[in-house]
Amino acid sequence: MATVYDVAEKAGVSIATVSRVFNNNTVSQSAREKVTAAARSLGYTPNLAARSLMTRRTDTIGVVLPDMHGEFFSELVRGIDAGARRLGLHMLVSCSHDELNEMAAVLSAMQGRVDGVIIMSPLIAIDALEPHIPPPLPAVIVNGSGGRGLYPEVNLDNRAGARQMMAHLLAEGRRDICIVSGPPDNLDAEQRQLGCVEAAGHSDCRLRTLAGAFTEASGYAAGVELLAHNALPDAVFALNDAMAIGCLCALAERGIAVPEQVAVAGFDDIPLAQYLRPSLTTVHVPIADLGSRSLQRLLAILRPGAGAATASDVLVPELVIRDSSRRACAPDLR
Amino acid sequence: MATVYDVAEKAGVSIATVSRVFNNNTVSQSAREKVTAAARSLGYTPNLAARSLMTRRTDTIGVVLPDMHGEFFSELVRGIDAGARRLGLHMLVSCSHDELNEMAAVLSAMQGRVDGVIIMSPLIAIDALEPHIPPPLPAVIVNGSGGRGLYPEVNLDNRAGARQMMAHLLAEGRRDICIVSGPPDNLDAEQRQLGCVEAAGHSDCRLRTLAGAFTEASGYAAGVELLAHNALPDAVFALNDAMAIGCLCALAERGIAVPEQVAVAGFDDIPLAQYLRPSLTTVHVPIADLGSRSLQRLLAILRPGAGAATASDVLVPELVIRDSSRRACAPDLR
DNA sequence: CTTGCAATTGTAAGCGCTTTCATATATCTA
DNA sequence: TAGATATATGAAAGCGCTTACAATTGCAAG
Repeated sequence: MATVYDVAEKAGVSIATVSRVFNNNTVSQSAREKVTAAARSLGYTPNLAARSLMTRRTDTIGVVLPDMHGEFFSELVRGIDAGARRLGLHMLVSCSHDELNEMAAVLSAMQGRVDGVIIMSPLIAIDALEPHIPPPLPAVIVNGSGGRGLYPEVNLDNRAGARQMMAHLLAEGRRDICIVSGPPDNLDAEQRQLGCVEAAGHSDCRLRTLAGAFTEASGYAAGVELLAHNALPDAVFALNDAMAIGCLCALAERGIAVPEQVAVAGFDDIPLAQYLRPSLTTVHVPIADLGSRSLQRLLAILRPGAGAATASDVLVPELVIRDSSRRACAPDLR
Repeated sequence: MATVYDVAEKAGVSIATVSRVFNNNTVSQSAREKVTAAARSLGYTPNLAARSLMTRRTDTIGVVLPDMHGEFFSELVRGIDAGARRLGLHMLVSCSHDELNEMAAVLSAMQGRVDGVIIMSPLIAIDALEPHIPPPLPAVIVNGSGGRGLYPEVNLDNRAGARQMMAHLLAEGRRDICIVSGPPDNLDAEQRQLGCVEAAGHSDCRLRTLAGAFTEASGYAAGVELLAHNALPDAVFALNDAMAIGCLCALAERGIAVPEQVAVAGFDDIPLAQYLRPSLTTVHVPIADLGSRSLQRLLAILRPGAGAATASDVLVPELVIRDSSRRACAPDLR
């Protein structure tokens, strides 16, 4: 590989000038041209390790995810990537399987490879995690909660979303509602459930809960369970779309009419939701926004002053009413 | 940040010894303990930029994706990540929007940040891409084709998958088959289509094609189009699952019975496919395997000798027959 | 009590780059 | 034209690390 020395020699200038050309510093037009030509002919690319060593910047941000399954994470990463590349930043992605040790390992390995990290960890309580974030590493936490305020957080208002959905179901006259919950200790799931309970508290409806795990299979199992006991509710609110889909499948197999006999609702609004039959009523979560917002927050730390201050760090999801919950089921002609 | 000098001083040894401790070189037990203790108390972590500068390794591999939508890419990344972390490698992810300039930019920016790259580019023909891969950068191409053999390729046998599906539809007695194609110039789409044509050539069936774009919306549009012309085929083979879902939706809205009137089949076997009503017949693509296989190939270049030679680089997909294509539609009890 | 060899450790030379500081040249003002 | 100012360049000092090479030590063999 060619170095600044090679380029400098070929261009007949000093290495300082070569460096300046590659850092957009003040250089005469003629020198710039000579250097550019020499660099091209030698196929020179600055060695980024050497550069980082001097500048103490890597122009890379780390993204720590709990997992890599499903559309949620690809959307999140997409949101981050979009912003990052506009700023010339790279993205180092790792997943931690939501395990504390592994997360600590990932974070310490990122130390020195990134300028900052975006951490998502729905399962691990943030206050347990915080001690494992290397102190000098700027971090932003997405969709976690319960931190001690050491790190900025970007959250989704899961509770408000759940409340909205409950209000909708109640408004449709549903009074016997079954929630299919998320995995234990999952913060999103907890918040959503809390929202449900809150909303139900103000009404005269009956609320039951069936255990789920945010997977299609667990939603299917919940649907089967529901049918086995011969006590069908008039609405099922699965706390994410994947489970709602599994549940719809179980109900359809047994010939239960949705929404006539039972309303079904999900949470997330994955792209598919509108293409199901019946189309799925759900809560729209702006996942990519969650990603780009957390990047903004991180940048506000990394480049103080440069960042447009974001108004809020709580994104409010939006109710999307479709056929699976409507009393009068109008055909969706799109 | 603490450096080797600080640790060396505190431990009462030379910096070389500190370095040796962190590189598992020959050091006496007592020295190792002193250094470890000093490092811990100072919170020392080796500066990776400085290390890279010496070793010319980054322990990071780059992943260049065309896009970040949908489950396909998250699965692929998951497959790569799983292998990478086992080997202590990191993953730098970027997406190129399948645009040649952007891909070239991404690749040159990765230069020096990674030890090698895995490139996926279904739209851009590899021979157009190859000149943009910086020569010293080891690369593996996933699911591309048409390269000049400069880089190892890991491919999916899309054609074989499509042929299998066609054979199945023909065996079920379908004779008027409509293909919903993928986006123009997409290599996967082209190969799948080719497989269809090949299979149809050996039979007496009628084959038509409707343009699609690998999205639910385009599948839906194709379904609408089909119904508008009042000439329903007896089978629709959408070249990916997303389109099959859109198409199922359009057919269901108009009250067309699947599979009784029309069989519907997809390609990819996304996790949801089995939870649709009717469950979707499709071609199973081992996406994560594609990722881990390409990582193996890359490692074979990076660490010659260390890699277990993989037998083949063509993965053959597998037909998954479900309700949406069965003549006699048995309930799927799972 | 030497000598030879292996096992440890230290010294010092960079890896390729950015950046401060000093120097040289061009430009402008009075 | 002298002096002041702005502009462009170069010399050289590291950034924190790894690693060849030299130096030291301990110990078994002669």
